[in-house]
Amino acid sequence: MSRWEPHARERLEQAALQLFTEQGFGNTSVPQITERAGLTTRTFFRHFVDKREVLFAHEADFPELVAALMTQAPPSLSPMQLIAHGLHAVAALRFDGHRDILATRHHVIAADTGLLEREMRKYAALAAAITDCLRRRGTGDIEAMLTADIAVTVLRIAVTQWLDPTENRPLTALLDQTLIALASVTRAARPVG
Amino acid sequence: MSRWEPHARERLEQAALQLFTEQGFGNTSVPQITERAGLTTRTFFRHFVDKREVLFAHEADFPELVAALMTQAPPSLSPMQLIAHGLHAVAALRFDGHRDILATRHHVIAADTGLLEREMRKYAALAAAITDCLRRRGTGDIEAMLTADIAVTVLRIAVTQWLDPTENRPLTALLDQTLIALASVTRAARPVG
DNA sequence: ACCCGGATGACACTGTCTGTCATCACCATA
DNA sequence: TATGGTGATGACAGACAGTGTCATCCGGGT
Repeated sequence: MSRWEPHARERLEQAALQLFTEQGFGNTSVPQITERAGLTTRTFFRHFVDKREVLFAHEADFPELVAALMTQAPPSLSPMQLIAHGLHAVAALRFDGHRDILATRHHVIAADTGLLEREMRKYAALAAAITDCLRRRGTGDIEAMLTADIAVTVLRIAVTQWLDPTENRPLTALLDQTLIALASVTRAARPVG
Repeated sequence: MSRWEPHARERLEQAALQLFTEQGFGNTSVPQITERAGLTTRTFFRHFVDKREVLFAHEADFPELVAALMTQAPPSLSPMQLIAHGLHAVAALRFDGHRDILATRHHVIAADTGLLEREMRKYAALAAAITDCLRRRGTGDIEAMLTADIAVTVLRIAVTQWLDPTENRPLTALLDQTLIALASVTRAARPVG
């Protein structure tokens, strides 16, 4: 329920993304963003805890979404089967159809180390949610953490490829390709004898 | 070659870690640190690009170290065998014998989201170095990235356990345990049929 | 005795983020 | 229509992070 001009938050997000692409994240100040959005600096920090967060607001519910998907999956699936299914579900729900905007965003993030750090934190939060769900299904602690981290890594690698301008395959295909590579690489995983 | 009182950098690191443990990272200002070290604020930022970076300076050469270890390893090892060997080597060179200081540092980092972000960036840099070495050995792009990320994840999980006050096993044993869990979890990795 | 280079001090300045209070719009109710 | 409550916004002051710039100091070499 916004007052004055509606959609203050969305206006801030749009203005920020525009300015970041035009002149870079580091060269854009919060006053610049709020001026373009017709708001004040103080209001920006009421909507986003910091300047970086404006680029990640749209995926704030990712962990909850993943938790919901994993909870309603059949309990017979092994951890790796579960995450393979989950990755395809997430791809369909949140990536397919948004390649352009995601590529723009990805480009902005890749150009700033601070934004890369924040992105890693988001991935870590996602891994934590997956770990939690796996534990609730009875998976052991270490196995749950490993599986969750691997799931996030697979997603990250596949999405990065998917956003490459020279890449035309659908995200689903790239996820499968990455999962196959994972299987081949981990075949010889053994402690040092 | 330092002037005035020697070891300015080390004094700053010590003062920072002390203050962070006493009152937390967020409640400690850079002027506080430099006052305890007998230096000025400006000098702090000549030694560390960031307030956060003062906690990570001691491991700045980690990527180079890992690269050196991987380069001199026998070329016959598979990627996963290579990282298993590398993890044990790093454990012996940089972790064994420093559990107390590392636990203190770990505690400080775990209490601040900004420091956690920075730690993730350090892990990402390590993974990038490993990826690079693997590629140079002929490993495919995706396999190299996957293996590198998994190596870092295994290290992180094992170290976190190792720093638990109730844990008494050596890091080597915890690394092996994690690698065994990895083998069991990834046994069923397959794309969705 | 002189000079040179690197490290430090001093100072000003921009930008991020926070605390606080006043103000305004919308809504419910009388 | 009037009135009061609720929540978002504006306005302002301020702490702190981080940077640019110039002066100063130290040690070493000639």
